[in-house]
Amino acid sequence: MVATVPGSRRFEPREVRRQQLMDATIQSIARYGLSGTTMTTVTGLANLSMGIVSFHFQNKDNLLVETLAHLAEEHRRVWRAAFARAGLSPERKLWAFVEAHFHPQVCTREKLSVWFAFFGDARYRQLYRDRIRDIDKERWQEARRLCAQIGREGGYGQADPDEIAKSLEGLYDGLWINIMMYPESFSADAAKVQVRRFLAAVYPRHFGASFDPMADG
Amino acid sequence: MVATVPGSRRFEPREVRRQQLMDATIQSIARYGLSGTTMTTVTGLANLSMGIVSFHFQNKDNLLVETLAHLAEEHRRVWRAAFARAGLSPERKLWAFVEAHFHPQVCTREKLSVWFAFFGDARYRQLYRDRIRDIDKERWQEARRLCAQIGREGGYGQADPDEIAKSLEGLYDGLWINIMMYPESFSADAAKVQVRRFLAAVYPRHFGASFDPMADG
Amino acid sequence: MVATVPGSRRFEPREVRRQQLMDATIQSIARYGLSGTTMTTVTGLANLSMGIVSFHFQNKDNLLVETLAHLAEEHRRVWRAAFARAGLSPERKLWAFVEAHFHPQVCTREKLSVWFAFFGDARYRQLYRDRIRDIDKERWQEARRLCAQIGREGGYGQADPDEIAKSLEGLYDGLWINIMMYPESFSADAAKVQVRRFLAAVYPRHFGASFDPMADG
Amino acid sequence: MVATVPGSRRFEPREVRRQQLMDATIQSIARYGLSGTTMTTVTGLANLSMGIVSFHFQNKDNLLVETLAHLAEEHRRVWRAAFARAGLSPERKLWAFVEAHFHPQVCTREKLSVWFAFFGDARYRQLYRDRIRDIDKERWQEARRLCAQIGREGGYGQADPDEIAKSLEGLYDGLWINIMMYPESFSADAAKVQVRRFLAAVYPRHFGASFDPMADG
DNA sequence: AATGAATGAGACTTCATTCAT
DNA sequence: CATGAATGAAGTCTCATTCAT
Repeated sequence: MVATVPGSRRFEPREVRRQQLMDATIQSIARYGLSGTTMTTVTGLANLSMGIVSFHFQNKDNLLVETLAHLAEEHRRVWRAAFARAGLSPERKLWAFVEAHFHPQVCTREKLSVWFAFFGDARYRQLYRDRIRDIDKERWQEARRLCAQIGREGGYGQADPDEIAKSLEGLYDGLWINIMMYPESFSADAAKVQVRRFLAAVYPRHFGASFDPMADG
Repeated sequence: MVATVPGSRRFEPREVRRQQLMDATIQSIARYGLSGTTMTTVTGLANLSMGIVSFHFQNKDNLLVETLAHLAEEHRRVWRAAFARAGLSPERKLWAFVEAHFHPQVCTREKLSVWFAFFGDARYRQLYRDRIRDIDKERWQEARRLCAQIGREGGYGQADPDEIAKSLEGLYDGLWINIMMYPESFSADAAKVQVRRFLAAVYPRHFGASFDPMADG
Repeated sequence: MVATVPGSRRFEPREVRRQQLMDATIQSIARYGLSGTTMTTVTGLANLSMGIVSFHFQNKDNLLVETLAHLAEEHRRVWRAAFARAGLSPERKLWAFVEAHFHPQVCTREKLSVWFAFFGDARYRQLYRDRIRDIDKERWQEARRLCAQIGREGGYGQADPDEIAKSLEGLYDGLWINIMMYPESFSADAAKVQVRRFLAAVYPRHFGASFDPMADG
Repeated sequence: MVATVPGSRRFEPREVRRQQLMDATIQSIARYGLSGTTMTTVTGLANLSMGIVSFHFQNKDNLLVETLAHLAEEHRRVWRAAFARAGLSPERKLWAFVEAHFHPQVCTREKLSVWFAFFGDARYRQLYRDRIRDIDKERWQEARRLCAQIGREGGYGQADPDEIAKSLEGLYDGLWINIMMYPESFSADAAKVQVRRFLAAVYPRHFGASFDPMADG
């Protein structure tokens, strides 16, 4: 009956199906919210049957958490890819985090909706923490290390690297919220400019006028 | 059955009952999330019967929206109270916004949970916008006006007041998220320090070392 | 607050209040159906408070049954009043039943709605039977007696008086349904004509051309 | 829990399940009335789970309306089947309506209860009209046409065919009510005799002594 | 590997009844 | 007499999960 619908071939490899379902989950959360996301909305958007979720994800909560984990891993892949370039200076690495946060693959309204759906609901917040802890921790420690290094190198004595790193995390989230809620007024590129301004304020000799955010390495 | 429980007297003025129910709603959202908040959790926390919600709020969605609106109004009351002091300079007024955001009456984990519950769910986000639009707009326009005034007075030519105001809104939200999610690492007072640092960076002559955030007017 | 609303004086004699409530019940059933009739619709239409029903009718079912019984008694009053005129012929008495069924005080859409509300619901049907049995029985026996008398007098040998009486009851109900459901196509006066035609067919010498339905005695 | 009860096999074709639920609905309305008919009584009588109604009928109101529509279609099937016999005279066709109304498949107490449940409740009356209008109209126009034809052929000048058709509809309903409410006193066969008597009165040359109601065509 | 009919717990909501005032 | 806030049982409906096919 639906055999000819594109992407709905009767049998697909495990990973293809999982990805289809996670994509549909992201769409559903973005459109209907977590509270309006049901097995029916997800499988409907994926053009698949209800039962298949149990098969690939056991249950709904797991589908949701795995979808978020997928986004977290995607985010990590993006900044790790930038880090991989040999001989990167600490400020370039720090900037790689900023780029990752507002990278077009990561920073779409739909995907931001998923992040904030989890942040916003106490029950899912716990699931998020349990599943994403390591990825978050890794990024956080790396960021703190970079701030400490820049602080030492640049002689920014008064700036506590921990505080700077915290401010940055707060700034990312706040800008994400603005982009998600008012996409007509806030863009990812403008967000990067704002982070740049913040960094220029605290680390003027690294992120001042001489810093070229578009430089490739 | 629970007729003898203190605080459950048969008749209470309309506003008292509404407040009881909204308080219980805040608690419930903070503990169980929006998805885990049911009529049962709310009325259970309020020690009242299920039916009373329909009586005072018509239905669940309305209870939730009115609870959020109540918080928004509380927030507005706080900064308006600060504004009311005669002869306030623009930087003091701008700082009043910061104080309002991190005021102990406003910035509790429980109340932040409610804000982000609405931000995080696409369905409720719409309800939020419809109900809170005016309050949000008022604050936003005021903030923009103050930034423009400070910018003019201080001769900060390059700083677009709109951009600054946007950054501030993003910063508030980001810091709120940190406080809500990691209360052991982030405090309201530390958040104010971070906003202060940001303001000092963009408006050094107004929020630099000579600005005393503790000053009363 | 509502003290000046007409008919809502704080204290009214028992019977006035009962009547107000029964009138409101009739209106409510006619507008919203038995399934849509609640204590709130009734007391709302009566401009009275919820609690007053318990006071005057104990509970909802009783209010409904008493309202119907009131209509049944009204109906009986109408035909008994006609019967009271001395020296009435049997065909005039039989016609008095017809007149009572389609009398403007009895045969309104609203009141018919109440009758059929009870007929139409198995649960209320039982309540109806228990409460109205005697009134129904009295009318039925009287009608049968009159048919038998007319049959004897007129020498309508082949017409079983019981069958005729049954047909009449069926005809009344059927015409009532038509009037209730399609008031634009069916009128009480037309209904009387139809009953007349039926009677003329079975008792031509009593209800034929010489019978004047408008005659007063 | 009831998995082994006969007739409750896990999967049944769509139409079988729908029919089971409609049959149970008829039973429930007949026993408990519309006001006493709940999802629980219906699914209990059908030995099925509550949720299945939403699945096959979306919601309760739709289940009720579809059940009534089913009866209306059944009724139509019966008289249409009679009409299908070639070369039927108009009086035979008119009689086919009578037969259909009191056909054992159509005229059972349970099914009559459903009809009057809808007639009796203002809210459901509207649903009835919206859904059954076409079927009702078709029968009504056919009946009027037949009366006109018989009237012309038989030279019954004074008998308005519209009025006769209306009387018939009223008579059907009235007799149905009697059968439904007092089944011990009123039978379908006796009802047909009464309609016959009425038709003989208005169309003596067609439905007089020479008309054989049992004749097959 | 995939389907989707069926289940049933639990959510929201309605509403008859009670009772302090 | 009368009010109407409050209760809580019972109703409808939703939806995650199961399982025969």
